[in-house]
Amino acid sequence: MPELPEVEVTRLSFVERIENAIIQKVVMGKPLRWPLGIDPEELLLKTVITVKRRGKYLLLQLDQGVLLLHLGMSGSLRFDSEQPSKLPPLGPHDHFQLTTSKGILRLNDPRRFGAVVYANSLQDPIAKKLLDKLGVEPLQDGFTLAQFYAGLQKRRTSIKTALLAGDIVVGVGNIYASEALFEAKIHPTKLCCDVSKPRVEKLRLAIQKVLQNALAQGGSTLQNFSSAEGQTGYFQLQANVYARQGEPCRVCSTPILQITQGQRSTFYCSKCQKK
DNA sequence: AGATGTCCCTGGAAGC
DNA sequence: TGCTTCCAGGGACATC
Repeated sequence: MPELPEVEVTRLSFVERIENAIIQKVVMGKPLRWPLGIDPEELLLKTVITVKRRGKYLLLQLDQGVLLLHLGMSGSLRFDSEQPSKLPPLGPHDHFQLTTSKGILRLNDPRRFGAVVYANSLQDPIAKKLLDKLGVEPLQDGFTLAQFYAGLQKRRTSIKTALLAGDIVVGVGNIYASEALFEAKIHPTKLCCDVSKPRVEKLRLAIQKVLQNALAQGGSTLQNFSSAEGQTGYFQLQANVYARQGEPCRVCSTPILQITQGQRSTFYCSKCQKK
């Protein structure tokens, strides 16, 4: 499932190739998460200036307006510079396609948790509603110990749940939340406001390390697709705890445990990770 | 207002 | 083998 590293690698896979492309045709498939029915006419003849990312959203900045894309949990984007005639026909899970002067952008999403939303600008209420509540970017300078600690202090929920919520720090999904907590040796059910400042710092560094590793792996994945058609797939991360319930901890051999927090699975080592 | 629960969707795995 | 059931996940929304 695409978390921040996957989304960023997807962005890198086509941002340079799509810049200055003019939108010539828009095809909509089945409705996605928010059936807002973007008006295809609205996109025609607009130019893609660049592609940015905010949290797990990709933002296609147009010469007028912005297209927000979310990959949900099963979505993938592909930008093909090939001739349209050389592309496979649209499949049942291709829900959105932009034909441009520089290639074709397709969103494939079997489970349809993804989203395509058009906003006149980032000040548009629909864009603000989706983006304004998002927390700080974990791989940028703004992710400081001071603000991270302050954010956690304001809550009374488990540290795992707080990480997932995305309003303190973005981009840490269910996999990397478990992995980062293992890395920082923090028990997932510990109340976030009770984590000491030094341990919050460990967690901050762990989040960055885990995401950077995934990003580096994704980067190499990308390079292997030398034609760079953007089909990145998902990273085969060497998980320390995620989905390893019952298997020995790679550090101490204690069997990894699985619990449920907020209807999500959490994996941890009861010996390595302390309350 | 903050915390928690529910729901959306469908492929794949597990169970019978 | 072929059916049914369950599970995974991000995040909006409802409810406590």
